[in-house]
Amino acid sequence: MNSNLVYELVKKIPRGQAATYGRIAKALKLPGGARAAGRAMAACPSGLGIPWHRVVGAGGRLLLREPNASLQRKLLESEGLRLAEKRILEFSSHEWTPGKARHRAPAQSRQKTG
DNA sequence: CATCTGACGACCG
DNA sequence: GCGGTCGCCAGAT
Repeated sequence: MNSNLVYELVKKIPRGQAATYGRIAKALKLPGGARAAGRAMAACPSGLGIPWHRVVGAGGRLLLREPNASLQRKLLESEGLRLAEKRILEFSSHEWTPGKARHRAPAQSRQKTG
């Protein structure tokens, strides 16, 4: 069950950051690449505390469609991320990579009281 | 089995 | 920066 690995991985995504489908697929060596990760996310179960909203397309693009599209935006903004109309601003500064996730963020993540 | 579709990514104009 | 297209694989009809 590869999809299960995807859920475990996205759960490791820290708050205020986001990962891409391709990155996840590549990290888990999913066959089919980003598509496989997307397929797994589409079946993303609820109640397991999976921050699915922290998963976006390459370059921080928001690919989801309503109602999730709107929901993801709301959740991401709630985490302090700055969003454009259809993408994450300064994404490369918030782009999280599996394995590189270590004790601190590469850039200033938190901004004061939220 | 054939066909269409999809929470993707990279390339081209 | 935006839209169109091809490549990739799996699921649903």
